[in-house]
Amino acid sequence: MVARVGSIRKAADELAITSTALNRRILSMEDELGVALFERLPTGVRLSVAGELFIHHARRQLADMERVKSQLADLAGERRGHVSIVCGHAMMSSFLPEVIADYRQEHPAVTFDVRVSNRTEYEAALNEYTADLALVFEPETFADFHCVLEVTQQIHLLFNQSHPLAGSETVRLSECLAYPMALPTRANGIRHLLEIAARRMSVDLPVILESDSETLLLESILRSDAVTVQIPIGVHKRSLVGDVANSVLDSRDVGVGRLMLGHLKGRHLPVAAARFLELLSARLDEHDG
Amino acid sequence: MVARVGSIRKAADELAITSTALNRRILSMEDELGVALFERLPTGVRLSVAGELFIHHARRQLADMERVKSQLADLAGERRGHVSIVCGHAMMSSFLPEVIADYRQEHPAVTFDVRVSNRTEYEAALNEYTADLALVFEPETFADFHCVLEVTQQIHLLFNQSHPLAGSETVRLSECLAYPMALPTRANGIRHLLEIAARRMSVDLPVILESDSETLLLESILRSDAVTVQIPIGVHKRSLVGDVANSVLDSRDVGVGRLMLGHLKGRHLPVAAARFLELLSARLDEHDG
DNA sequence: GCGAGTCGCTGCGTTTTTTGCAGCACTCCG
DNA sequence: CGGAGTGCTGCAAAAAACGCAGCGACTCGC
Repeated sequence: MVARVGSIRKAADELAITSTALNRRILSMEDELGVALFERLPTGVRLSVAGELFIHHARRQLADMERVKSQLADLAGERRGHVSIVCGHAMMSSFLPEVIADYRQEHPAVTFDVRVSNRTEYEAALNEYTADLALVFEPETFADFHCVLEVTQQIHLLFNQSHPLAGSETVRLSECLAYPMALPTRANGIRHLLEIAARRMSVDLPVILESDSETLLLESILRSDAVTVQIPIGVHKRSLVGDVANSVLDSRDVGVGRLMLGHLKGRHLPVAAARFLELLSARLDEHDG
Repeated sequence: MVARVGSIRKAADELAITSTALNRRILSMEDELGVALFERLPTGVRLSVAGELFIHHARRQLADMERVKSQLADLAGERRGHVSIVCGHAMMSSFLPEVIADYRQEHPAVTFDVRVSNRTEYEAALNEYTADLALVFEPETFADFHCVLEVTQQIHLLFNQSHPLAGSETVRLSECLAYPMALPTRANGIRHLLEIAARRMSVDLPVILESDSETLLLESILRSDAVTVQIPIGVHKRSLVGDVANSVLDSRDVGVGRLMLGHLKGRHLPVAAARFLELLSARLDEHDG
């Protein structure tokens, strides 16, 4: 916490203890290790080289401890455990909630932590052991990422049911440029593919609304003639019979994207996470294409 | 400690605390993990399956902590650290003391822990993380052993300078069967090779003295016409100009043995141990043949 | 068969450790 | 130059760990 917020006092507030206690614990740690874990700046503290080394070790220790606890619980037949996942917005609408609900029906004692992230930042969560699994669309880099399953997803265009485009199964990119676009931010993988396509066609996307909230984008297209984009796995099943219509963007214009499921390279997953990964992988496999 | 001695009270004595404190700490651990780490027997306690799992994890954590401490000390330029080695008797006479002395001249703050073990038990020390490095002659098994360097050693025969065999450079095994033998125990690698040779020749070794003390064996041959065995690396340099003479046992009778240097498979060594391993490896390489 | 000796475990007073409060010296910023 | 921020340090209070005595259960030897 100190390393994150860069100040002992602020970190102490976060942790709901006094700065005295926290400061003393840091000092005693440094005394025991014989090295300064933090550099003291006038404005606060910053991790030293030794601190970086140590915090990585500490995070690994903690993750290992969780894994062993998980194994012990498994041994005791309690089927307890905790799974933390980082993934894009698209998985939140129906895919992930359903899989989690199904998994929890079999293992009610397993708890979940689901964090939204984008194609750039997901890897940090894995590296810091704050997430066991990652499910990301078109990840920017995957140096430390071990991919378990990769499915392809063609981008869909979403609009309200009274929209001029409604009814057409496939839409060319040039067609939808006539309508205002409500798009996710550039850190989003879908947006990324769209930008590439636009650059290749030397056109500008008529973005009138940019947000990292899927809900906002969806609600916006219901109230205007704007269009937004989504991958099939993120198209809510209810929306197909509800107020939102969708068409496939022609693959000649926009390339197919990869949705990747995996975890930190070399990571030994807790039992619960490993089991959930199996289920997730099986379910995801049905969504290919 | 409790796992080792099989009793909380005895372990508490060893650790110089009361059984109350130790018992409470075990109970709180079990409470936190939600699993019984020990099975309660009428005569004491024994590790449960969960306990086995946990103690392995704990030992690994401790070893990892040592490694990180070592890295931090290295970072601070102190060149501190600790190296623990397990090896056979033969290395104690001159080889290991010399290498350690040389190493400590460069890194005076590094401490050493050298344990004598045999070809059977050395692996347990590595597995329990009580030893970083192992230097063993003809190890019985090496399932979890990662060998860094292997040198061959022909077995030598040792006797006093007025012995009838004195002067001959090479001795056939049949020749020395005429003299009483003072040999190390069967757990010793040299003895092992000798037993194999004897079995192949269908002869019995005339063992009049068996001991795991090299000193006793050496002192015994000085006082009688008995002979003992040793590998070159274990022949003390001073003994060549002193009271002990030696000849090579003919390689047609007794096969050449392998002296192996290495550590636990998959183990990440502390800085000090890794550095010492380099030196050890270089020095050992000079003793091949 | 029956004490003697072990074992693990628990209530209670004591000791050790940790925490919190107030205050110091210092740096940055307007 | 003052106000707000930082990390750090005596001193008292709260919390955790510890040690003593004792309980019930069990094994072993006479």
